[in-house]
Amino acid sequence: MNDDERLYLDNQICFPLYVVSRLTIRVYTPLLEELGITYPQYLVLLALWQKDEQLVGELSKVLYLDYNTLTPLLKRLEEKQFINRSRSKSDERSVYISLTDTGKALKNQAACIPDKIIESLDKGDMNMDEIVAFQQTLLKIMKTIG
Amino acid sequence: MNDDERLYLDNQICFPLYVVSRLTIRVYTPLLEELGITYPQYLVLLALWQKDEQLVGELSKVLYLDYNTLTPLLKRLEEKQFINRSRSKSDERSVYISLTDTGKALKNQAACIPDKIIESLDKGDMNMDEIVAFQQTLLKIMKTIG
DNA sequence: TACTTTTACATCGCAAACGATTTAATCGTA
DNA sequence: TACGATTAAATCGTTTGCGATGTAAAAGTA
Repeated sequence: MNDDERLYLDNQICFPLYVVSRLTIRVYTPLLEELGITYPQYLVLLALWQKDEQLVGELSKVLYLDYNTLTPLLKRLEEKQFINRSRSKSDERSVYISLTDTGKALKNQAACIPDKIIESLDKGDMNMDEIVAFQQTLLKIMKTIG
Repeated sequence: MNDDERLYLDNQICFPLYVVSRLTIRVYTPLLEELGITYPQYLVLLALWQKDEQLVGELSKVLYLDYNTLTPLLKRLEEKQFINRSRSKSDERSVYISLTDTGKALKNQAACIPDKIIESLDKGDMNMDEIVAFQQTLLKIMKTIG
């Protein structure tokens, strides 16, 4: 590959990564719309369904999102009555995020989403080995640069 | 995997995809800052360095970005004197995007970026086979849902 | 105890993304 | 030629993402 070809769009890894990430979110969006949430909001709820009562800082680490992104996002989830935000009493700097009953109940509605997503992606000729290898590589990169 | 585990963050493919995409952009950002551009602006320039004189609609297809994202982004690149925008005379609806001399010159400064990125990612134990397989899968998904 | 430093979170501003709608030019077709 | 449909691009409003900065509480330290 010469210097010119190295700058071709298709020869970047970052570019298809960026596109596929956005396209995947577009697959989720109509399903999440029925639940009244956005994709990043869904990720926060996934984290909370897995482990309720987390500090903003814990969510920040798990989701690789900074406070300046999380704080307004969490306020929106609070407005929609899916979560509660409350200052810790032992450390007034900390804020605990916990699910409301509505937020907990939403989990049942979300349970069908993974299947629907797999259906959408299943049209391509991806086999299970390829999917697993792909996910492994993603996790490896996450650990390398995360 | 039971219903509960299916909703774990780590068992989603979308999640590491979303994180890795953002983390990768963070690796590019300081390098692009030296050129005075953002990551999506860099992608537009990559497309133009590969083929100058493209319609907004062509860029839209190549980059998988809609007009509502591209139009303001292109205006910013125009303000920075990297591109020109001009209405087609044969079809007054169309807008041609072309590189200025400054925009063309920027390509030389950008030539070193791919190497620097590979350096940054090279810390992980990724071999060439894995990288190629990863990229192949990305392109396959792009074609499936794109 | 008085001080500096660190930590946890919030605020501000800008640049994407993108759904929904609008505008103006061109095309199809009767 | 008239006129409805299509097309290319732009505009508007909301939500992210993130760098830079601010703020208040807690921890460290002299």
